[in-house]
Amino acid sequence: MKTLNSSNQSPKIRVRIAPSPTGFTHIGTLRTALTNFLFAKKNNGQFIVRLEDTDRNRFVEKATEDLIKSLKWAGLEWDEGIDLDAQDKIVEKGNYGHYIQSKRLAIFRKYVQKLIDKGQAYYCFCSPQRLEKMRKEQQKRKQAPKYDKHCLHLPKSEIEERLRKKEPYVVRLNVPAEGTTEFNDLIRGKIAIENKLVDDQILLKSDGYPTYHLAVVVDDHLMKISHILRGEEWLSSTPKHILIYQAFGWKIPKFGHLPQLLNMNGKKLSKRDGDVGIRDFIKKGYLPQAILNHIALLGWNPKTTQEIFSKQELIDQFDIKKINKAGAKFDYGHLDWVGSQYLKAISVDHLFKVAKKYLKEQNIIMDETKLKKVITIQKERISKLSELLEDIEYLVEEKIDYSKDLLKWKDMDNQTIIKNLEKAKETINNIPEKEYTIQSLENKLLEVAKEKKGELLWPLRVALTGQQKSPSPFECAWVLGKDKTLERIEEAMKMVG
RNA sequence: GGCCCCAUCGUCUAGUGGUUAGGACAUCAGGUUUUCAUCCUGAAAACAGGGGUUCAAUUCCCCUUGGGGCUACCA
Repeated sequence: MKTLNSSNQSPKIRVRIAPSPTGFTHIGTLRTALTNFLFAKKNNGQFIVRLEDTDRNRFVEKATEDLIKSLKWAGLEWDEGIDLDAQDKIVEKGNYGHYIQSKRLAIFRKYVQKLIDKGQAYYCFCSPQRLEKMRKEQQKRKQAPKYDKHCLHLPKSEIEERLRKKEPYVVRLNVPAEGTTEFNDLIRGKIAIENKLVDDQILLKSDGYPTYHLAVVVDDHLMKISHILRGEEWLSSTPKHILIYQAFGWKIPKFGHLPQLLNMNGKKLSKRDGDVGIRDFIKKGYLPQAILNHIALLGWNPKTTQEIFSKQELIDQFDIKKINKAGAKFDYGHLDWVGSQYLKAISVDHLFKVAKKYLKEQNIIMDETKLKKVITIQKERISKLSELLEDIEYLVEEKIDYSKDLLKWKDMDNQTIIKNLEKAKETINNIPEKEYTIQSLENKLLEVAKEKKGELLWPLRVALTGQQKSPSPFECAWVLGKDKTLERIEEAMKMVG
């Protein structure tokens, strides 16, 4: 049985990200993933996650797990590719596998052979020393360093002899000396590079692994990738890739090169700039949606004044034509603002669940009732979960320590301080346990304070917190609970008296 | 060095052949508040430079400058 495609159906949109497992997942990788995800969702296409693990020297064992967990944390679902099972073992899903390039070595060899047979690629036995010397001389002559096609002209018999003797070799693409390779970038428009400037790049390394250039083309073709949305750093190697497509006689996908993420100095965002790993952002306790929101706006803009977007809004409003060309600096201050907007908007119950998980991961143990109360007052004041318990130790710890001078509001005398603390104590004591809420504390205390709010509320707040700055005394009294609140007021009175 | 890409407030950006060049973050000032944060109001802040094209260029073209990327048996 055969299923026929209806003829007017446009080819399925398929995009992918193809990271290399060389370290912890970078925020730039997430941004590329987000763009591909949005493009796929918007166009009813498929999003694939493939692993480009062809560099054995830089391979990092844990990187793949980190990648998958990062994407999942961010809420970017994908249709095919690598995944993790319940035991965190790497598995694959989809009909175009393997999605791990090191498991596809035989495929790459087969296609390299095709190119050799067609005369589009050739064996090269040159030593690294010869190559280095050659490049140095070319640079001295101010030429673009590139392979001189020395081995292209080796007689067939010599090649066979050297292969038989198991001499190390690589396979290079035979790039035409004439002509220009052009393509129409989805974001940048027409890009053209003269072929004479393109190196006879290596397709197959001497260790039998393909280079990125070969693997990416073969896999994108075999996996029917329709659009390649990747970082700007690939722009100048795109002609190489197109030349490979042409050597095979394959259909060339559409390319779009995203602007880079930069640090505040305009350089490529790197570890030295602070937190650039997804795990760093997770550890700081940013909500995933806040991160997505922030990076979505780096190099893309809906052309409206909207600043906060749900994932669905991002999908609905995404338009590749609205992606900018210039690199975008990653501003942590803006991220924090976005983060605070999300925390304000989220419900206490929802945040409670998130925070519970977060604190557990940070090995922080806290009473759940208290945590819920802390969340209630802190969610309006913070931008990320790491700030949840910052500067409010006095609400959690048993004892507080402060100088009694702090209890004094403006030029109050000791007697008035004691009198007002007594008033506050009485008022709070008269609130029944079940009515002990922020609102009723505020109502009752303000009623008692009358005009001179500061004289009642400042000493009370200091009595409860021992701090110059803190949330309101109503909130603090509520979090502390009635008993603890009364106890701290009494202690303050003792200090003054 | 060669090649490629890019260029509006400090940052992310909107914008148009004729605009008081708009918004947001950050900054500063005022207000609200017991304090801090929030919130409200306001201020300061940009078309890199030089040539063209045009009645008119921030906008179109060229050059310069500046920035970034690539130039590996790394991706």
